[in-house]
Amino acid sequence: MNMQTSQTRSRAGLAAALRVSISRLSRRMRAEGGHSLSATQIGALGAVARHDALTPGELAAHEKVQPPSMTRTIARLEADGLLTRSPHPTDRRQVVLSLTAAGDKLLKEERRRKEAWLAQRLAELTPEEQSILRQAAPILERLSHG
Amino acid sequence: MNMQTSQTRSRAGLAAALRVSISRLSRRMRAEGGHSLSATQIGALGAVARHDALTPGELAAHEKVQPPSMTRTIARLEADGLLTRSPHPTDRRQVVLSLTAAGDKLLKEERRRKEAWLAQRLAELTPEEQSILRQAAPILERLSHG
DNA sequence: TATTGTTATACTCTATAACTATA
DNA sequence: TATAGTTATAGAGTATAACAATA
Repeated sequence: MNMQTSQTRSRAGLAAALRVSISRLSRRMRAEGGHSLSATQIGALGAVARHDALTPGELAAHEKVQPPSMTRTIARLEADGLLTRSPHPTDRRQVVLSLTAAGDKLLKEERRRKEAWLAQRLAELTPEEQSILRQAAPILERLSHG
Repeated sequence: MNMQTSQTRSRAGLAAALRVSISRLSRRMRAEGGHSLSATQIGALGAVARHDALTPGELAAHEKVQPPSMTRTIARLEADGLLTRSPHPTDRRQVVLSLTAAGDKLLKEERRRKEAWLAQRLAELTPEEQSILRQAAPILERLSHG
């Protein structure tokens, strides 16, 4: 068997193993986040946090939902005091969204819980295993971006 | 600074980095799966595939939904010809679920797409990076299980 | 009586189509 | 006319409560 075939087979096996672990870890972390908001709401709030001063249309495009769906999500988050709608400086059709202090705090708490859960699991690994994951982390980061 | 403090800080940083990459990879893989079924339907079908001859109650418990919700999901999957409901051998109250050939094929196709996407990303890494991920894979597997 | 599964009903999230205000 | 956002309405997925069949 030639080298290319061997590499390809190995890579498919690696992909299969990583797919299962990544999916399961993601599911478990989601379960640890605390359930004050739905995944939809957390997603929208997180996008506003990352790109401040988004319009509803931009947010809908970013979250890959239609504008009317985002209208409802925004209405709920605004009613809960987690984000604010303010007039666009130059275009009176548009609206600008920003996080409130409460929204910011809630997002940070959500992240904190997930990371605390993961950190606890990491603490149960040997130093060698932790070292391997430290090497792997930037690679996974690149993999997730590209 | 003592060693313990350094390790702890390092671990929190590692947890933060892994949380972001894992969440993003999971989201991207999900988007690659092909959208013939919803996440709910894929989840239920996958559980039946992993533990054949499940009852609706067991499946609902496994997927962490209430029995009436699973009744609807099962009805849809049965109507689509992806699983079958047959009488329980000894308890006439119960029902036994099994995958059809079409359900099995659909699940395998879904997995194949996600893994093909991931394998393609892996192919863009250097051999050294791939080697690190091969070492990391069993650790992530354990992390996701515990 | 207790358990398994289903039906009835309501709430959330999603969509498409139609509408309002503004450019 | 075109664009940004909202309102109207409908379909899928979830839940709780009530029910039927069986143990």
